[in-house]
Amino acid sequence: MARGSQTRQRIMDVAQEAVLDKGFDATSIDEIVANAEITKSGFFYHFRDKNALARALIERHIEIEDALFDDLFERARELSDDPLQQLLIGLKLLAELLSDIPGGHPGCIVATAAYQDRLFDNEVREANRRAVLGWRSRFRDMLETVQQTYPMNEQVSLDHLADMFSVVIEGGLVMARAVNDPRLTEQQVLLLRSYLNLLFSPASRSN
Amino acid sequence: MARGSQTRQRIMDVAQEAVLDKGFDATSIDEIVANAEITKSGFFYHFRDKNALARALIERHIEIEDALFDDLFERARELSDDPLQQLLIGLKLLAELLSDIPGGHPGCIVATAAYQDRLFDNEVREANRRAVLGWRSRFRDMLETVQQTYPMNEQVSLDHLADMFSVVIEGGLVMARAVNDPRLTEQQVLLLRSYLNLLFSPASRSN
DNA sequence: TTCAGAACCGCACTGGTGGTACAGTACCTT
DNA sequence: AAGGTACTGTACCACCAGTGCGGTTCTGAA
Repeated sequence: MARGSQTRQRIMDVAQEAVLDKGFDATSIDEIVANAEITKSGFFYHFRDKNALARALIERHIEIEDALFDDLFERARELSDDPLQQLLIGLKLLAELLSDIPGGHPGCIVATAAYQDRLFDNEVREANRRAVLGWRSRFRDMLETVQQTYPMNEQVSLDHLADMFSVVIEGGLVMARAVNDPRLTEQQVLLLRSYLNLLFSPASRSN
Repeated sequence: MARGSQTRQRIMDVAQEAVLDKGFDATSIDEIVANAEITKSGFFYHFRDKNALARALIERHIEIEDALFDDLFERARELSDDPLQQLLIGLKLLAELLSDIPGGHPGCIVATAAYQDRLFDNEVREANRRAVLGWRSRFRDMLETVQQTYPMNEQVSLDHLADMFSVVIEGGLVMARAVNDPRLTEQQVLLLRSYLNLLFSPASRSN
């Protein structure tokens, strides 16, 4: 890796840690600069302003999260051939992953961005929007496959249902913070799993 | 109303509008002061610092929201004697209410507070926590009543299920912001309704 | 070996913002 | 008339995002 992008990477690492810990606006550039062992001029050489940093962080975060989901449902596919079981196993794996994070939930940058709308520029909000829509189509695809084998017990929109994955994860992270209970998100993901099970399972059965 | 608390109220009104529109930290005291037609000294007479304002806003918001929930489920009780139907009707009314808000979602102060942890002091976070726990016990009570008549089709924790109300609402508001679709929250509340229906209904039926 | 350009450093400065300090004043009640 | 409540006015401080710009170091291609 070139010298330049190494520094850029280091700035982002330092920034991400601080942002997840205490929020974007509570993280000063001076602080990032100090921890990344660089000067303010150096920072502004790599990022036009704080918005550019936010955008870079969000985009990187999305890539990592996408790769994580890919991995997770790939493993689920290895464990079962049934599309519904794949989905249920994937959610179980996700719940485990959320509980395994040491020191609790790191929080989600997407939510941070969404709730500080005016603090960010259009590009940041667009990156955020793209990420969320990406998740929607990802989960929608999986749900469609499930539906082909298992008719729904109650008619609901697949798009809305796909959004529910994000809603439960994001909402779970927010609430986990609010009550200071890192396990809350995991529990909520399992409830979503329970819903999907009831929605698609032919007979009412517990597992 | 005394002259003092009138001014205090006006400050909070002006602040709330700005905060819901663009976030807490993006709202400057100078701006509030200008719109409330008061001086900076006047502001700091009523609020020790910006944290005190945040706390007051959250506490007032919680009261309003609690009253709103009381009202909503009171109406639901008038419409049906069956505890499950009361819950389902209440959620339907909530969804309608969320879609009726002109100009889309106002956003939720609780989430804002949760995601800017370090920006606020302990008192603010405590107020936030109390609010969320209040909702938990509110919905938990309702779910317990339902469970006495309708055994669950799948065993899940009532506490977690109670939290899911808040999770779906908060998560819905976050996602609605992220994709700029005000109807998203409403749709998600209806999905929660669908889940509860499947979870408690004796036979699988649509309604 | 040279040399252009990328990747920084150093430093001074601006404007906005949260917050303090404190003296003075209008108003209202007793 | 007195005293508290509810402010106003002014001056000030520290911190932070961001700008400007000249200077320096490193690196790879010619």
